[in-house]
Amino acid sequence: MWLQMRILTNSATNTQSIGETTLSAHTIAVALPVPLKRNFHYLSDSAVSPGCRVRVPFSNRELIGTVVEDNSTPHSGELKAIIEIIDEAPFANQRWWQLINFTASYYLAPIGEVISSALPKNLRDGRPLSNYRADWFQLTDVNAVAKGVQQQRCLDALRSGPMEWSQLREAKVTRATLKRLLELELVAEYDHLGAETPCRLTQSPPEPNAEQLAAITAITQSTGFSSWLIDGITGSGKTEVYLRSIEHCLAQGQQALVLVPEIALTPQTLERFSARFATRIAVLHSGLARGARCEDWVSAADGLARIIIGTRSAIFAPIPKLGLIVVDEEHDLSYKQQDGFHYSARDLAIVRAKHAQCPVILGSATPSLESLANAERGAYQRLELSARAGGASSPSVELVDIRQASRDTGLTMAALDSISSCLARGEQALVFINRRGYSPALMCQHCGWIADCPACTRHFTVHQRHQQLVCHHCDVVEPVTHRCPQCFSQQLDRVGEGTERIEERLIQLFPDTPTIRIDRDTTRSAQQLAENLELVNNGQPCILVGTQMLAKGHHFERVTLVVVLDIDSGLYAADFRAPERTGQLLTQVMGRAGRAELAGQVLVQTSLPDHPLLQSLLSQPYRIYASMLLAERQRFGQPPFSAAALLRADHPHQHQVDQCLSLARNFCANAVQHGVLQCQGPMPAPLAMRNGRQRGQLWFFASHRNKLHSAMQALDELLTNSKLVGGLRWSIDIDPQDSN
DNA sequence: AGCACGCCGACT
DNA sequence: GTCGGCGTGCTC
Ligand SMILES: [Zn+2]
Ligand SMILES: [Zn+2]
Repeated sequence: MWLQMRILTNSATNTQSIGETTLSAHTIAVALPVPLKRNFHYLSDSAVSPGCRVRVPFSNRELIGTVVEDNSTPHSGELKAIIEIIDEAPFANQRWWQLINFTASYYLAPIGEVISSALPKNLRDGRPLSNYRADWFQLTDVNAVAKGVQQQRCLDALRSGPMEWSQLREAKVTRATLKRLLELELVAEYDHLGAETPCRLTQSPPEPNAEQLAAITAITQSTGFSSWLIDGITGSGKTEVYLRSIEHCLAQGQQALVLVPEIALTPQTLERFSARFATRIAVLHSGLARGARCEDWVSAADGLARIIIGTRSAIFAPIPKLGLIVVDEEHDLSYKQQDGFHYSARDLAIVRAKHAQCPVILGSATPSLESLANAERGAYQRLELSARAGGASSPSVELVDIRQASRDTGLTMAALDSISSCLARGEQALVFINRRGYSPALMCQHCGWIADCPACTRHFTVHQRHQQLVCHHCDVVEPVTHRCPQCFSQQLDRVGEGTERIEERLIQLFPDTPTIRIDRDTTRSAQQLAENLELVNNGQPCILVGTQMLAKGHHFERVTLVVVLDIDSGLYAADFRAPERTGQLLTQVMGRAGRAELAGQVLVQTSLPDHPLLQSLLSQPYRIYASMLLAERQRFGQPPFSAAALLRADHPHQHQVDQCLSLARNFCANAVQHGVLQCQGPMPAPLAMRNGRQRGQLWFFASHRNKLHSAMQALDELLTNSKLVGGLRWSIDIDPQDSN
């Protein structure tokens, strides 16, 4: 009976005519880009290998899916037939699938979603890979003679070996000529896949110092999987270690993957690699044009690109001959995806290197506590680079107590004096304030009313230039009010300082010196950042004002003074990672001062000069500070001494949030009682309301990762299957980096 | 996630 | 009388 049904439904959903012998014989399981953690089964006339994309009907629309299983047995019901097979062969190898499956399971994400975030947009939309492959051509007969000058030029060009179209065009060959030669069969298409892209050094590398040499030797002489933590202060030459390790990797005929923070993928960064290696380098970055991005992605997948440089999502690029992974500035938060499924590209880099049996290098001047702990317990091998390049000494650091000093727009006399003398010496100064906009509040002089964001619990920030009140936590923007809505007074004060105001005041105080502001408002892309920094790189005296954007690994050769205006907010620890983040930020900012041969000076303005964190951070190297923080984490059983997960929920009504989190809390009650799991919460998120939605969270800790994982798997299942109220959003973040 | 179906207010 | 609001429910 059941069998009969199946056959009937098969022929019903099949477009094939009666009498034809080959019915849709193949049942395949397909992963689809929908937030459903199961595969969908379809019928296909011809065999399709797992790993190929297919176009399928899915509840009256069409989706692009990826075959994950052939010859699978469906559970029940009617099966639809696929519309089209897109890939003749799988676009990635088994190792890549291992990574995708691991990611889906570890971060509790549907496989289809993981694949989606791995593919560039156009490939997600079902465009064939061939669109993004260059056509190559070769001679059919080396002794071939052509008729005209045009044709002969083409044949001569090809005599040195196969070429792609762009090269022929450079050799002044026209499309028409090539077409004619193809028709005459004097030239044929050449299958360049499988050919190895040549690669050579274009510059003679600088001699590494003793520490660098030791690091390079250790990494290049290792075999199989190994992980390295390069802990090197700013300017200690981590890059040279990367470059030498890449050189070794390329010499073995393999490909190297380099991950960099979002803001660091600039032409200058790329220059460092292209200046050393003459080979095909793929760049994977969201800022790139879609077509170009696909070309690079495909060239990585084809094994043609020898170096792949990209941001977070580049960790998912197929790289068949992967021989090395570098994660630069490994502590950077942009490696952790904040929306969708919460993966960490840095953590996945370790997993991927393990699969590929190759080395992985994590580099940072301020390594994350996770990585330091891993090094401590021997999982990573630690390489320290302590020498400051050019032999420059560490900067002098001075605390300025703002309670004792008068200030002009947030700047103490000490700061202004230091800036003056810095500029007088012909050097550059950097003013760091981690708050963009003009002022963080707009307040009525008479009644004390403050302009608050209607959609959350924070004040509006004044943006002077655009005459707007902007909420930095929601999407709310309003025009600046000039009258208090409470008492109708027109005396409204802009209280406090942001980058825009500091910039304005510095221009007034130092009219003859250019002041450059670097924050999200002036600098939206890495490209723009590079443009804005052009002037700084010229070396003429100037003042840089900016947010943490300035702290991220940029080289300012002539900055000798760093003034830090608002470190205090980072000292009021809201979550257990705050001291780590503050320490990293301050260390990175201080590292901007005094590179090369110029001595540096750092001035930190604070109202908490005796704060223990500040004291220990400024009196000793970051690594000592970090080990103190680690000891504290250990004492409290916090990560990395336990595994953590965070359940977030939000809804317009608090009650619904509470209900969801309580459900989760009760579900785990048993495990908590048995000591398998620890819960903290439910509690409001640090920003308890955002965009008009109430936000709550529930923390989970476990001493064993696999215990946490199975608990979260079960919780995920529970919440997925619970009929939760509409509009309730929830997510489980494994290894959360940020409680917001 | 989409995109349906499905029942109640203000429009031709 | 219809157009459309978004509340539940399903997708091989
Ligand atoms: Zn007022
Ligand atoms: Zn807001």
